[in-house]
Formats: sequence, C-alpha cells, structure tokens
Amino acid sequence: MDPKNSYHHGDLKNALIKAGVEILAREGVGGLSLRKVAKQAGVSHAAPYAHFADKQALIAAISTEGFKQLHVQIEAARAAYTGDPRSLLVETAWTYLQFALHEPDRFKLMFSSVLEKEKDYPDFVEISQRNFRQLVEVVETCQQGGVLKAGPPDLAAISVWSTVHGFSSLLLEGQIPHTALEKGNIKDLLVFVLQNG
Amino acid sequence: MDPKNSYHHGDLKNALIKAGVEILAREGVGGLSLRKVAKQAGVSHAAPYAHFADKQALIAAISTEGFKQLHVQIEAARAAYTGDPRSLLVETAWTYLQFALHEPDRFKLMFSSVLEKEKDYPDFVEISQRNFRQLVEVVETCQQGGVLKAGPPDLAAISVWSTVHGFSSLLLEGQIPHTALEKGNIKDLLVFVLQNG
DNA sequence: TGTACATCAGTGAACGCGCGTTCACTGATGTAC
DNA sequence: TGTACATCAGTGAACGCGCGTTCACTGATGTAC
Repeated sequence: MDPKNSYHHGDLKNALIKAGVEILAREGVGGLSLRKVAKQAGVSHAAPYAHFADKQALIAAISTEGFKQLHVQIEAARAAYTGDPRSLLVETAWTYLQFALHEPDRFKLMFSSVLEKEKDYPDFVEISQRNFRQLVEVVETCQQGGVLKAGPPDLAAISVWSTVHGFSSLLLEGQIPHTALEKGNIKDLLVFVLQNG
Repeated sequence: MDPKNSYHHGDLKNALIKAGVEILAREGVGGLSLRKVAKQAGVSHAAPYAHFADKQALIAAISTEGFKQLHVQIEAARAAYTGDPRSLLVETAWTYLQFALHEPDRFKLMFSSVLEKEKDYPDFVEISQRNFRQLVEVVETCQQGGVLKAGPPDLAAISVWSTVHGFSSLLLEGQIPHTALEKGNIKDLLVFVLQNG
C-alpha cells in the first residue's frame, strides 16, 4: 500500500508541487522544467500532464501554494502581536522577508510574472487578492494604533508593501552593498528601512 | 563604406547590445538568446563570439549599459532640481520608475540576477556602485534640506531605494491592484508611497 | 604606388542537449452485476 | 465473493525546436617593405 511503490501514485499533484519547490530551491527559476519536476517526484516525464494542462499550470500551482503559505505565516504573526501594532508591523514585514530569504526562487517565481496569463488561474488571482487584503488589514490596525499615518488604507498598504518587497528583492539580488549589511543584522536593517521610507 | 553592407560591421559590439535591448523590449527576458540577438543585428549567430566570451558577457554588457543610462538620467534630474530637495527626491524616484516602465524587461534583467557571476564583470560592479553612490548623494542632499530624516546616509539610501524599487517592481509585475491605480495617476501614487513608507 | 602577408571579424555547418508536448500503450482501481 | 468492464493514472518512445558553443573557413583590412 505504500504509494511510493504502487503504479498509481495517490497524490501526485501535490507531490509535483513539492518537487517543483525543491527544484526551485536547488536550481533556481531557470532550472525549473517539467521534466526535472517529474523526475524529482519519481515519475515519468509525461505523468504531470494527467494533473496539469501545461508547464504554466504547474507554475501557477507552485505560486499559489506559496501565497497560501505566506498567508498562514503572516496570520500567525498577526495572532501573536494583537494589541501591539508596532511589533505587528515589524513582524509582518519580517515574516515576509524571511519567506523571501528562505525560498528565494519561489519568491521570485511568485512575483516575477513567469506566470504569463494570471487571469487563467482563478485560484492564483484569488489568493493574491486575499494576501493583499490581509496586508491592508494589518496596515489599518497599525494606523489605528498610531504606528502608521492615517490615510487610505489600500494606498498605505501599497506603500508598506513597496518598501518591504523592495528591500527583500534588493537583498535577494545581492544589490544591498555589503558595507551596509556589515553594520548590523538584517532584521535591524529592515526595521530601519521600514521607519525611514 | 556603409558599415551595414560591408563584411566587417565596424561596431558590432554596440550593435549587439542595442539588438539585445530591442529583443528584451519585444520578447522579454525569456526571449533573449544569443542567436536572436545576432539575427536582430543582421549577423550570423556565431559572430557575437568575436566580441563576447559567452551569453553571460552580453547580458553583463546590456545591464551595464542600462545602469549607465539610468545614471545619466538621474544626473539630469539632479541638475534640474538643485536647491529644491523636495522635488529632487520625487524626480529622482520618478526617473527611476520611468526607466522601469519604459524598459521593463531590461530593468528586470539588471536587477534579477540573470547575471550569475557579477564578480566576473568589473564594469558592471563598478557602475552598480557608482549608481548607489549617486543615490546616497541625492539622499544626503535631501537630509540636509530637511526632506528626509537625519541618519546614516547609506542606510537612508537603502530605505528610499527599497521603496522606489519595490513600487516599480510591483507595478511592473502587475501586483498593484487596479482599484488603487484608478485613484489617480502613477506619479501621484509614487509620491504618496514615498512620503508614507 | 604596389605587393605580400599577418591579423582579425565575419560565415555556415555541425555538435549535443534539454525542453514541452503528444500519443499509443498498459497496469491498477473501482464499480455493476 | 467473483467476474467483466469502464475509467483513469501512469509509461516510454517519439516529435520538432531553439539553444549555446565550437570549428574550419573566408573575406576584408591594415601594415611592412
């Protein structure tokens, strides 16, 4: 009954997503191919087509999964810091940055339009919107707590997101000069960036 | 004597860079291949090897060129707004954003570690550092003018850069909700994001 | 001014590779009776 | 409980493609004499 040894896999769809994440971690966005993913999942290279229409569909699933995980992680941060808006802001940002640092190439995949026709993947669109709403809620809490200026919450969210996303991206791409990185740890730098935008 | 018709091109190196920029604009980062670049430049597909060691070297040159252009454009903004630090900050950011919007895929190429071994391309490293120094100078001017908080200029520069780069990236990747974009023009949104980070 | 020759920037054929995708197939599973 | 059969998730061979890179070559250029 071991699914690994049976002809039918049992949960190949999720196994392929997981395999994709592993390939991304090991070989980066450029190394992500359907054939490698299939191999990593221990299955013939045509097998994915039983579960995904094409490569784009798998990419959409990998991204969607990533957004879900990020949502869960940020939700955890929200739960841990209710009533402390200052920490809530910092920890939300820190969660985002950690996600980027921990899975750099999935992060790039999620935000780098490797997925060409987002509109074709309603799950992807929905989870994207859900994550943005989550951020808006965090920002509203911070505004009410006096940690962020008052103003349209969606625009304030874009503002915070821009800063955190930009910092994460630049860090990932090795653009932040090492002279700056040597001045302290990354979280402190994030906090500085966040309050100084 | 028309270089286009002669066996020897005359300035193929620059023509290849230009062709690369055109391919990027037309087909994006994924469509950039040495063979297409050669074709676009009207030359056989092996010709580039007389001027570039490999594909990475051409990519490095295309990026380096982009950084140079961005530097020039920002320098122009600096010249136009000396003595007006508020406008200097906004216009520097706007110049950066316009560059990203005007040549989205070159922008991605420049900041997306498609270039794997930056260290091998001293010109690239140098121009990167020069652009960062330029930003630090702008930020210092803004600090002295009271437009940005006092503090270590390099860290303040990272802060501003993160915000502007993040906003540019999110916009390019289609991540900014259209509900926010409909509220006004992009430059106004940039200004908001900048003063609200 | 004319000629021999070295240099160098191009050409075009060829290489091996990994890719996405299709297709006829086969083995396992589950359901009807 | 046993059997026939439809369904479905896999297999493996095959397709055509574009890619980066190499190589022996050739045409143009410039320099020495």
